[in-house]
Amino acid sequence: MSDTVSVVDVARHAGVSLGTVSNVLNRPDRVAPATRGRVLAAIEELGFIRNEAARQLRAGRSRSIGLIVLDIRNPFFTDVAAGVEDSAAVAGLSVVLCNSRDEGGREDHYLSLLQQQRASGILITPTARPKSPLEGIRRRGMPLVLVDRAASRRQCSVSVDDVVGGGLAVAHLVALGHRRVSFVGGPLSTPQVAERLSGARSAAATGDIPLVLLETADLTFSAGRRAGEQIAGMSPGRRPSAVFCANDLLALGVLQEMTRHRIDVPGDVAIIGYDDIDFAGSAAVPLTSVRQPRESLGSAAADLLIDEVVDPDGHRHRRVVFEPELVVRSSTVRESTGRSNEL
Amino acid sequence: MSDTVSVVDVARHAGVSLGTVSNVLNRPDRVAPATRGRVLAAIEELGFIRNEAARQLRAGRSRSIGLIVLDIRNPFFTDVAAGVEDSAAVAGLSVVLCNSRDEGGREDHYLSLLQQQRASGILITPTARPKSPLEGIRRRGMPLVLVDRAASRRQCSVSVDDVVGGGLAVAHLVALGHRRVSFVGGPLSTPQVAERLSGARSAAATGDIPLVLLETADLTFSAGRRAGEQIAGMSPGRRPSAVFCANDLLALGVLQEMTRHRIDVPGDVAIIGYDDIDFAGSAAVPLTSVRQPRESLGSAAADLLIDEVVDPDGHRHRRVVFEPELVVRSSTVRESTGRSNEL
DNA sequence: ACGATCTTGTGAAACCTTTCACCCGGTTGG
DNA sequence: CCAACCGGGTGAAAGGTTTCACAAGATCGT
Repeated sequence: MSDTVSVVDVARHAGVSLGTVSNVLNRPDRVAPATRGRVLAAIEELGFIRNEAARQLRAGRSRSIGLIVLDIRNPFFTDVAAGVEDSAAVAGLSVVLCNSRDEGGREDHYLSLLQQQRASGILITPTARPKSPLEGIRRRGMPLVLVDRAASRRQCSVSVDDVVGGGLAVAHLVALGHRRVSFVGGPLSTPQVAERLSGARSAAATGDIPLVLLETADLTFSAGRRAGEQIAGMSPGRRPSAVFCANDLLALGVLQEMTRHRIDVPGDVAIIGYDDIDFAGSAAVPLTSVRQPRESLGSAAADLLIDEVVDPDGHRHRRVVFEPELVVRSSTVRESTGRSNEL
Repeated sequence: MSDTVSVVDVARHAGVSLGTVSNVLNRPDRVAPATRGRVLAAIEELGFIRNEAARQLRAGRSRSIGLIVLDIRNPFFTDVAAGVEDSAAVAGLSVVLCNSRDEGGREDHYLSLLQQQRASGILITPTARPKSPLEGIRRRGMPLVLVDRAASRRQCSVSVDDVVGGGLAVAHLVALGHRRVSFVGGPLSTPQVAERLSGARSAAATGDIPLVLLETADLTFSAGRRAGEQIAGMSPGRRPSAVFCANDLLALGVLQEMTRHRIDVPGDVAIIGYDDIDFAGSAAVPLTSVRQPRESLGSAAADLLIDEVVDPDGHRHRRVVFEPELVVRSSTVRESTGRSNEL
């Protein structure tokens, strides 16, 4: 195996100095066409492959950015990741996708890994915890952008206004005449959940109806099913007539339990989700949901990060806040059957 | 900014040689406890962070493996990825997740990227194309394992027997008395699809019924909805009484169109999917599906790869083939309502 | 015709870690 | 008492790329 062929080998083979090879690679215009051709030919013949590690070592930083998400199995985050990747690709950066599973320990691990790799920057939806290591990382000069979470002060962030989103959902239910509405979601320590709840509470107050809280352990299917089971177990008189879930995974879980118990959706119980993942519109009872611009979220975050990476001094921190949008489907209003909102 | 603190700085600060610092990091037992303490303290005080690039350069390879999947938004692949990550973590390797989107160009790009990064190895579900670059990469000595695709000869692979899976699905439908069965999936150039179809055909032949092929452009929701629309448009007499879809995404798409057109599932049309992603069991009409051991697929593949990485010479190539399993739910058999298969 | 300017190309230095041969003082076995 | 050994530590070399000051010719302006 001619395992390790380096620029030196290429240079020798092409009869030039190694500096010239590097120039061919990095500033082709500064090399005479004839020479360039010979070098390129040598590269081809020898099967030379640039050593990224050496480049990084020299450059002092890698050409990749980290993206740490809370749950890679939630389609919301894969969509965000897709947006991030699009923007990163334009800037010639690759994305290292990390799944913290909402565990501080794993988050720390990946954070440390990314620092060791001298990532150009980090995008993160952080887990909720008292003292975050993020502040320290920023102070060391690592560009950092918060995703799906508004930053407090001198920090970039891209988020969607969850208070407004929660308000939209419950206002919709109020407008439909619901008087017994439940909020399903948790844990409340998660800012996104807390804010959606807060928006929901305001809307409920405005509509002069109570809002019953049904807290869950996390934002997964299973949690939704457990909540759904609880709801199904209530007597029809006490049962909420509408449920607002903190995300679509929960909502789909609740929906399934309703169906299983032959509780009509939206007749007996209306359901609203949050995120508007693809599966929401495609559920057999298409789910009304609060849409977040998932991909834009990702690409906007990446753009902000890249801006700081490219020009750390000229960079001004910004907080981008998107507006959520209510997408009404059959799980709250009978007869979105005629046609669907999208293909 | 004390931006770049290296082992040399640590050594000076602790009053030892740089070799000793390295020993503390890599073979702590060879350093006297007192010295070790001082070095550790220096590391702490200076905020030293190992430079992964330099380590890689020295080692000649990186401590990460690449995983190239066809569609990161298909939960099947995120589950596989989760399995890969578990196994990789045990071996102290990190995973670089790449999404080829089933495009040769993107696949090439990531392949080249991983080679530049001197990845320890590559896991890939390749796109179907005449001359794959994979052979060349293997020849250069890069450990490579095929995922969800059986290898031809001297190559490791982990797959699930798709012919058997296709057979299971259609045999189930035949046993239920269906005589008009359609296969929805495509493109047929994709081996997984072709094999599932082949298994389905055998089972249909055994049951002495025809199998109508409805080819799709890809394996997404949208494709499923388009297929569903076609099916819904047929006169009840000509309409298939059962549909076997090449994956769950398609099946969910078909299911949605059936619901939209008020075609009863499974009464008028039974539907069977493939993969058994979480969303299958949790659809409002829970989907009968052919389960693939998604995470095991990933971790088995990673284990095989790691085996080759750790001991390239002692390594024997293996082809692991899992057996798929039929999971019956309400989309083919009324009354899986009483209780669900899993929480 | 001669200095100035351009165009090409050169090769050493720097980036940071790990490894390895080697050193030193002390202990042990014969 | 000497050789062998041992624990603990040293520092140079290697690994591949990029950059940068510099050199050698060629070209140009006057």
